[in-house]
Amino acid sequence: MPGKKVKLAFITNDSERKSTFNRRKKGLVKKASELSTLCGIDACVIIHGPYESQPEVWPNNLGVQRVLAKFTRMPEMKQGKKVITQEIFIRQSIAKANEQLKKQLKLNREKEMTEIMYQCLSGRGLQNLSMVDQYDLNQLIDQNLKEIGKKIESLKKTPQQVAPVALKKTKEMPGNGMHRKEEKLLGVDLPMDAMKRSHGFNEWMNNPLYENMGFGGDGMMVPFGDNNNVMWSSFFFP
Amino acid sequence: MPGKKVKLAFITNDSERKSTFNRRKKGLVKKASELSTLCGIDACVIIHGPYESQPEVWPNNLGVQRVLAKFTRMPEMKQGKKVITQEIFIRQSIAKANEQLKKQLKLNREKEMTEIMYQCLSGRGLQNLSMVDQYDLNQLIDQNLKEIGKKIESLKKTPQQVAPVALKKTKEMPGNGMHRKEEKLLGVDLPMDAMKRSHGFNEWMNNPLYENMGFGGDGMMVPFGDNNNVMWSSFFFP
DNA sequence: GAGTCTATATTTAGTTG
DNA sequence: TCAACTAAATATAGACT
Repeated sequence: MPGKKVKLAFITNDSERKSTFNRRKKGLVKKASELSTLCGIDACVIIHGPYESQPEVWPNNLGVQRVLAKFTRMPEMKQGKKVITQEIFIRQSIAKANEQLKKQLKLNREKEMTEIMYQCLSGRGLQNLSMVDQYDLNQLIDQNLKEIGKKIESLKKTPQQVAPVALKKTKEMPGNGMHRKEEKLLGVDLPMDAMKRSHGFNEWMNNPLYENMGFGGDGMMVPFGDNNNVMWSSFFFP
Repeated sequence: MPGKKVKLAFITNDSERKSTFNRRKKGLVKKASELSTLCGIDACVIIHGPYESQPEVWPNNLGVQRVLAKFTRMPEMKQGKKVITQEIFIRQSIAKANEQLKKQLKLNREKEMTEIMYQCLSGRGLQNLSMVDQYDLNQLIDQNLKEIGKKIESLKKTPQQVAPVALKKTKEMPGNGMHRKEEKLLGVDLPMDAMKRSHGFNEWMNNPLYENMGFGGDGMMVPFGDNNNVMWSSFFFP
């Protein structure tokens, strides 16, 4: 799925659907074959597309028959146990997607507040911030200060070590939820340096040194200045 | 398959095999489900691992029964047609792998000759080259000269266009088999420039501008100075 | 159509907690 | 064993031949 992320829905365009079918059929069989080889397992795949009169089959008819024999030989009761497999599968997918959405929203909020923080550092006042934003900003700054404190402590404990080496090791900076790229950024102590210069925000963002921050716009990022996010706040910084 | 490329063979370590089985089982079912959704197709997967008394099944027993019904309903003859599916699959895999090997070997030979060409440009004589190498080198140089001629022609035809723009469009440089990256390199006409300087070979190779050439060593590259490649020659430059 | 190519998306091995 | 993460390997959509 390059270029565009494909929607998981029936492909209406006929030729596109056919080519997708052929490509993915091959992929599916390959996966099945790999699973079988890697784990020494009996498996079979049956695909009945509209392009052939007979279903396609892997690994071959005999193999299918063998697996099917096992399957059909089982008493009805046991077979029944897994009837809801598909529903369970879908429910799990939904749950996972929701989890990821939640994470992404939290990340977005963190990025947004970081952006605002940098704006403040470069001269913008706090007047236009809602109470909620001010609160979250406060949280974020506290978080960062904590990080810095920890780093100072760890540097004190190992003064003979060269700083950059220590900073590369994630394990020495446990972190309280802040994600790694920001930890690294802290390590290089750019923010402090830049703070002194105090120039325009756009110039900050265009600084290649900040690319790590992920400000490039990831699609889900809430646009700056949209202050309708009261509802998110307690959720993100509980 | 991160870190290490996994060999496509039975995993002997028990716990590793089990976890691979579980991971890949999930992946396989996901693929099957996607195929079914995207193409509106009846498909089912049956996997009978040693960890459960009953095979796992997708999408559910009913779906499997339905597909199976179609399958078993077919006359024996038709079923027989695809009996060799697995053999065909493997044969195709082998054929494809051989194709790729052939391509890669050709590419390697081209790279090797290019390397020798640059060595010659920077002062090394032709004395140590075998007849075969000399012949192939000749071929390569002819090829490059042809490319340059074509480029000159195309530039003559569109003198009002800014050169760099024209050079970016692959289509305007059809190329006779030389691969794209080398075409691009020609476009920048570095070789001519560098030829004048005529310094050591290693400095050439370390020049970041040459990174495109793929000299970083791709694993299959024949080491320079190995002249046992008589057998390849007629194969690569027929 | 059946391939090729490339940029991206997805899968997954290994590691850590 | 399971979940989370990361880096690497694969799969594959779309454009082209």
